Amino acid sequence: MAFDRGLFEAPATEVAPLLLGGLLEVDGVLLRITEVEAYLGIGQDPGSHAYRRQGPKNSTMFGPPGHLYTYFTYGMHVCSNVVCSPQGQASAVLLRAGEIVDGIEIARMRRATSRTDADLARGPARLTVAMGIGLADDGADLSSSRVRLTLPVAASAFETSQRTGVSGPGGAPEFAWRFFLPGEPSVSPYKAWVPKKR
DNA sequence: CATTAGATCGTCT
DNA sequence: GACGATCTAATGA
Repeated sequence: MAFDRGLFEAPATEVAPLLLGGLLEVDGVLLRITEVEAYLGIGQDPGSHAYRRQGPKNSTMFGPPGHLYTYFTYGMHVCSNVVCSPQGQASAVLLRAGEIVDGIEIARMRRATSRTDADLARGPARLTVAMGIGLADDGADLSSSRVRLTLPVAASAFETSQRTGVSGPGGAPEFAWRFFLPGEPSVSPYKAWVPKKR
């Protein structure tokens, strides 16, 4: 299916399930998306990077839809998102997991610590490494850059849950914006957020 | 299988 | 100064 920019003009909560089963291609490595999470914009979503205001860290989220938003976190990891909603609304879909369907030798090299192929892109930071995506790809147009996204022709059957790893109110049941394909080995087990120990 | 600690740094308070 | 849309290795059952 052709890249339809209009599809990304909707809020992330609507776009997220459409991405399931979609394909992400970077330099010959192909990923089938199996798990995503939606994040909304200012004042709407306590778990979102765009909850408070636009800043250096989240400015790409406020840009045009259909572009890649990559961010650096925990002092060592990079995660990948697809920007949604009209420009300025700042919603995005976090790519949490997927199955490598082509270029798997390359992905294995990049994720040498991975013991099984299902672990290659199981988790947002792992997925980003396996695909060779970095902070330099932040803002890339997903229809014309080295990172390409194509959506499935038909929607897939999916399940939902609360979001993983989101601290505070953003992890509450009313923000059940994790979407995944049931029965996929690459989907990470749901982990409820727990307060740090003292 | 489950739980825990440590790594590591930009951003915000 | 604390914390985070995380991951890995180590330890114990």
